[in-house]
Amino acid sequence: MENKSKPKYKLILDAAVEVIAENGYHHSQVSKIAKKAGVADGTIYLYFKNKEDILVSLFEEKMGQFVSKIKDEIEQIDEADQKLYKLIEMHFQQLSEDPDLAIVTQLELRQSNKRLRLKINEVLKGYLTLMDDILHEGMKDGTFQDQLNVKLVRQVLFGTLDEVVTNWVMKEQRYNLVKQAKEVHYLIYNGLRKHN
Amino acid sequence: MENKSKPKYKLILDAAVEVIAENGYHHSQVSKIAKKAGVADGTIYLYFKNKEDILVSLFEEKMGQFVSKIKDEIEQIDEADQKLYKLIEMHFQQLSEDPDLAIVTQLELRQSNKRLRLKINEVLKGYLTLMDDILHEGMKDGTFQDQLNVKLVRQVLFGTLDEVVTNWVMKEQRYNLVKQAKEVHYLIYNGLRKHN
Amino acid sequence: MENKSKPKYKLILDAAVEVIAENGYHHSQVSKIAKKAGVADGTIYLYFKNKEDILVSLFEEKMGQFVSKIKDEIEQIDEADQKLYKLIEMHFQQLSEDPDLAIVTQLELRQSNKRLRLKINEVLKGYLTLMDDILHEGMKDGTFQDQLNVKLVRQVLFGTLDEVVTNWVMKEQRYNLVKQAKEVHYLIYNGLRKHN
Amino acid sequence: MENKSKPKYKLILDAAVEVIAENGYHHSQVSKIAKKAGVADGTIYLYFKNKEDILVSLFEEKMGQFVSKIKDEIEQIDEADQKLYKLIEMHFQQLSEDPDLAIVTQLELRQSNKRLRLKINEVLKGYLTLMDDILHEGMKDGTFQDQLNVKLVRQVLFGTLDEVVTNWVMKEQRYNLVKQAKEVHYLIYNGLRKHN
DNA sequence: AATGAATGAGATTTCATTCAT
DNA sequence: AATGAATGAAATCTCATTCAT
Repeated sequence: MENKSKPKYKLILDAAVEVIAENGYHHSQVSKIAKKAGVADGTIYLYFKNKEDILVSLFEEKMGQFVSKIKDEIEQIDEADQKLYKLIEMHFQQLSEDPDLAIVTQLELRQSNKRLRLKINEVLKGYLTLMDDILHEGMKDGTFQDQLNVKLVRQVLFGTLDEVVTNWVMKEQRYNLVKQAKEVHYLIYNGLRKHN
Repeated sequence: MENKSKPKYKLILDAAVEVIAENGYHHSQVSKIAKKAGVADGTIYLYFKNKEDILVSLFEEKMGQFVSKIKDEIEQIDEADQKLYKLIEMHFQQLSEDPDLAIVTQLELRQSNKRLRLKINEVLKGYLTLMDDILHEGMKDGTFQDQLNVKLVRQVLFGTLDEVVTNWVMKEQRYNLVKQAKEVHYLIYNGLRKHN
Repeated sequence: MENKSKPKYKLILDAAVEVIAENGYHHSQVSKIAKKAGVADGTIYLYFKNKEDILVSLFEEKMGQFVSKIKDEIEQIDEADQKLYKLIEMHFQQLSEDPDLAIVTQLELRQSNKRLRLKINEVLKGYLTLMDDILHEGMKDGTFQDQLNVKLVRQVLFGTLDEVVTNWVMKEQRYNLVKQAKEVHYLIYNGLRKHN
Repeated sequence: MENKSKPKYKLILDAAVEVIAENGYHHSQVSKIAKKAGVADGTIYLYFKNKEDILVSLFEEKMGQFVSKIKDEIEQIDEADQKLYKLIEMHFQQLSEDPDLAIVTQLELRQSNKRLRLKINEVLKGYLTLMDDILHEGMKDGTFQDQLNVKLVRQVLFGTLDEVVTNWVMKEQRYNLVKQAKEVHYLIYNGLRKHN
């Protein structure tokens, strides 16, 4: 379970994801996380202010990577439409590849209190901005209609992705999520593109 | 606070919505709900099996009315596209009209544990079926493309509505939600209709 | 241990005195007090806001009785000097009669934090006022010198009583405390009376 | 903060007085003392057996100086009565001059547990013996009554001094403590001297 | 049907002390 | 001699639920 080479900070965060995915948010005691990470309970508090801080850090860390990976891929693409597709695909792909993280983000972290959820929203802003950028770009270059309500479209996009992933998690990840990217993209894109 | 004419069952459910909207899910103790309803703590357990049962019943009751009102309106409409519009509009309208309920369904009840959320999903099935019906009808009569993945489209639709309402609640209901129905319908409908 | 006739409030306070005297302030967990009182841990919190509140209430209750008993006796005495003697004697007597309470007030409660000690001082004010009254009376009627610094004399008197009782408690109450009343009174009285 | 010329032992004790006076007994963690002394936490344990040992040593060191200074002055005085006065005055004076130490001895160290307080009493014995000596001397040479209960008188004296200083500390040292020496001496002396 | 006093399980966090370097 | 990262034991309080009246 323990990994001598990793710094304790990482060890604890990884353990937290595992423990929360396995036991659910409300049955994930600090002592369980510590045990899984192979450290003493008190050690947790050398790296995190309190239990909530573990969760916020977890989300910041994982979501930061999540978004920056998508960003990296998208930068190499020219067309807004293709960027949109890539975003959808990678959103599904990354969560597919880390089922524990999917459970934590889609189900367990939502059970947290309002303050924690506000912090989580803060972290999500970077992702939403990325969506906005793609939309603006597509509006500018004529790929999308030029009078889109960006804020609203972003809600459509994010709401769709979130619901699709949540359904997949609730169905215990029994089907291939990534394969749905094409269809989802088609539906969204048709909503945005110009029509004759 | 108390209402002599109402049966205690209703009194307790209404009190629950108020208390949860006001104090948040995690600070809504059974004793608080009892007090607001004007009954003793123990009385709650004559009408509900346990605390979770209050929440499920609350959701069943309110969501049942929510869906049946939409159903009633939609039955009087012929075109699938117009039905879709009506559904979106009424979804927004009903939650606009009951801000406490909006807070409870969009924010507070999500903090509940997995088992409760599964039961809530059970209640939602009636609503999702209604969406399915509209989609099938539109596919049949040629309003929508005839090879839609209904399950997926329903996720797009529900995910979108849910996210748009949640955003409105999180922004403290400061703008007119119903006015967004038209734009949301336009985006979704464009995604579904036939294109030449 | 339990006493069905007594109200729970009293039961808990009495248990607290016993438990603290026996185990010391820092080893007197709420659960120990509850057990000794014959109630559940949670019941404590129906009668007291928190653990500190038990201690403050304990002191208020016991000290209130302590002072009012002394007051009652003193009211029936005419001479300031005899009042002083009675106060000293009863101070010693009452603590002699309740050795557990003596341990708690002289040793254990002093280990509490500053805030609790301030509240304790608040309760003590009634006692100090009683001392002041005796002094003023004696100054007026010529029993004592008429230019005493009352505030200071009160400190001499209280400091003396407190130290004498503490010594007795620390010596494990092995000698007769009440018998020292006469000598203590003699020393103090000589300090206060007029000299030719 | 650190003082290169002082041995670490002294550095740590001085830091302890400062930290306790500033933060109170219960918020004076070993790590805080170490930081203020400019040493590592572990270093503390090269000089002291444990936390309690810091406090006992602190008291021994400071109280040792306290008593020996009083002894030195008193030795140069002939009359028991004047010795008594000097003791009172210097008791007040020394604590006046070191407000941090006054806070620590009068308020903070009292919050310690019974065992530590027994050790503190051990240290105090030297002071009490000094008082006894003065009393015996005065009884012998006719300054004081010759049938005093020395043990008891010593409690009156110490209890008085202690209470007067504590009051001054609790009143945040806002008045001149040393000026009260004369009055206190007068009250005590009158209690002890022969009367015709 | 209604009451409400009583129950008791369960978890976060602190901090004195150690010991490998 | 000195460091400081790591340890792990230990206790308050909440609140859903019961049951005697």
